[in-house]
Amino acid sequence: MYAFLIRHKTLLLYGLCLAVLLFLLKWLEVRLLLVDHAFELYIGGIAVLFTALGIWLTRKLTRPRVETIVVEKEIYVQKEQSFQVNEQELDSLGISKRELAVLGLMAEGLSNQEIADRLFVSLNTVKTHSSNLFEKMEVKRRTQAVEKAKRMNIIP
Amino acid sequence: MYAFLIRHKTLLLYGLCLAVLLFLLKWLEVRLLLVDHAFELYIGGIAVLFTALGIWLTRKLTRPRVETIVVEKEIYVQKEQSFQVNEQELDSLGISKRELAVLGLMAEGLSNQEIADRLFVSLNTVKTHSSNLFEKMEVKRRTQAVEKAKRMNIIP
DNA sequence: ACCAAAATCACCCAAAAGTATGAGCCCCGG
DNA sequence: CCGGGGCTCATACTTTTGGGTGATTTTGGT
Repeated sequence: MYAFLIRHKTLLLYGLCLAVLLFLLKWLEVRLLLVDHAFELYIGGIAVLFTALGIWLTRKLTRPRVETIVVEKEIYVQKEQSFQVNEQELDSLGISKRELAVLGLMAEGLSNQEIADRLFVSLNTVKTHSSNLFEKMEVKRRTQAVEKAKRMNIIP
Repeated sequence: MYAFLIRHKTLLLYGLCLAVLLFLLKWLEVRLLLVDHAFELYIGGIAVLFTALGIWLTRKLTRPRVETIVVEKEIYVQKEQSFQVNEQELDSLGISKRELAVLGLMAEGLSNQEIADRLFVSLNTVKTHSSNLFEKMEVKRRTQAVEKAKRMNIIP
């Protein structure tokens, strides 16, 4: 009910104005019929009044055109340096967990003995894993393994 | 004169319409005064007519109101990551041209002999450069040298 | 329970990497 | 001219890496 009133506010206002004007017409109609030459003035006044009313009504009813302008703003961001293991390559090469661990430490520059100490296994174990790793990666030496692994995103 | 007519075209048109309507008023005035209850219809018609005229005139005379809304759209652009040698570190370590060349090939996974072949020098020469390089970089083995060099942006 | 894969370990041996020492040549600056 | 730095090369030796072979244990799936 209230929303209806708000929504059609202008129309109601027009209706009210019209009612008032019509009342004036009625009232002036009776009085001016008794006076000579007043008729033309009466009619002229009506014409002007209702023209003004039409103008006013139009201004109220018409909506402003909305024009949206999109401005693109480029923001430069630093490339995120976060490493993500290429699981696909890992799987396809068939590298085991332990082999990958050895590879990672190799890339850090540790010697075989240092890797063994780090992983709590013997030097022989590290050599075995290395050997198996090189075979799977089809490389001949650790520097090749590391270079290839980085290229393939297996290690960071 | 012609420009004046163009410019005030709408106004002139309104004036013409007004003249026509007033003539109609005059003419209808004579005829409708002789008929009972026709007076109200006459006046009502005038009201409606001039309201319409006002509306029409407004549409012609006034510019349409335009509301401009500016929307900023953010676009994220990644920065190009191209390798650049860290000359400062290079200088401070005192690594020679040849030593750097050996380091680069080392990082590519080449053996000493392969590096020698690539640079057209003997295996002994490569060993000498390596030895000097490790001393300057304070590392014990090639994997360490490569890891450190990449970290320091000496090699890509 | 059985089986295959992964992990661990040992031993032997060759190849590669790394160290130490020494030398010659060239270029450049004092 | 001399000295220092860089480049090249050799030799001898040591250490580390990597390949081969074999074995045992552990783990996970059927």
